[in-house]
Amino acid sequence: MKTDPNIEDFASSNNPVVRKFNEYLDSHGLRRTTERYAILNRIMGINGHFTIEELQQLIEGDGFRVSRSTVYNTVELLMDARMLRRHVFEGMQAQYERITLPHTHLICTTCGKVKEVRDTNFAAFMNARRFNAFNTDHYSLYVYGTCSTCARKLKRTRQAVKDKDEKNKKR
Amino acid sequence: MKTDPNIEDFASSNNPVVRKFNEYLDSHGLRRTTERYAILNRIMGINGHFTIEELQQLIEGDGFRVSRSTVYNTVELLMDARMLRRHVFEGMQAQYERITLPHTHLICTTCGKVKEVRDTNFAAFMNARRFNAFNTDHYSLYVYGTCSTCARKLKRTRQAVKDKDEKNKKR
DNA sequence: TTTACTGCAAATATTTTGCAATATC
DNA sequence: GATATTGCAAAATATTTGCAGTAAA
Repeated sequence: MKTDPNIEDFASSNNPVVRKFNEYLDSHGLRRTTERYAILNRIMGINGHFTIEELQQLIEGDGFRVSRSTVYNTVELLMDARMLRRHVFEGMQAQYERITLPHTHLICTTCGKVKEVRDTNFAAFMNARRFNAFNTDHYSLYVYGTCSTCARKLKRTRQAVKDKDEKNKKR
Repeated sequence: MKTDPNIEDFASSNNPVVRKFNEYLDSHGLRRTTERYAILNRIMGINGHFTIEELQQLIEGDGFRVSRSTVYNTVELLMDARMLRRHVFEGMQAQYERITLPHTHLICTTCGKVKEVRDTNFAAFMNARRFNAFNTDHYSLYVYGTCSTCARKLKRTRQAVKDKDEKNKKR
């Protein structure tokens, strides 16, 4: 085993996420490797979305070296264990996030930032919703638009163009 | 120009989709090439989702040869013109579809088939919905689950396993 | 005639895979 | 000790790009 006291502590902790992962590994005859816990441990510290690249860099920033293949492999397991979800928003590379309570994703098409918002009305609507000849497992709502920061910047740019036009007209 | 009477007819037709595309091309100083109309023409004949690969094969099935780069390029233009949308459903490759009325996507996680359903209640909900510090442009709702065909198959498989277990027990 | 577009081949980006070394059970 | 897992490098996949020839305006 690659030794790392922090990760060993995490792996043997009573953290419900660790327990869930253990159950998944055990029930599938998979092994409890240090790499898997190091990755899970890092993911637990991330709020929001991350790419594979970012995840690996964070892990290595912790001073733990894992190969790209292992990151992919573990992320795959976590998805299978229903602990992680993969999202591909329009025009962006795949991003992952821990599965928590259902929420809506607001994606700014200008800066690419993704914000999660809870929407109890929508959740209630979906809970009640039944589709013909289809058994729902889970769902994702992606809302694309412009965040307030980008809206402000765009407004400023437009104003600047307008000002310039005005100036040119006067000449 | 690569000549093709069918495509020339289509390009000079009064089809609203053609007109919309023409407007987009003209307003962006882009050229009206036969390839672009051949691709648009083929897309018009597709109901539902398609991949780049499938699209190119359909076009070539029509006896019109286009390069992969041109397919990508034109699809990009059509997305920019808000005539086409790109979707990446969990675990599948990118698929495209014409922009029509808003609808929900039901994705079978077993066979991968995607079905569109109109949902006026949901559409009304989204029309009324405003998000804090966010200006909505458009949205996508992806619902994952099992279609009835796959549900039936799975049920049969489970029954077969059960029968086999029963049989083994009797020995 | 000017320059945008196409097609090709090469480059990139992302993810997957084969395999030898290694760690888990 | 048996075998699942890791890490590496190579392969596969999907998409983008540079460039020379071609076509649209």
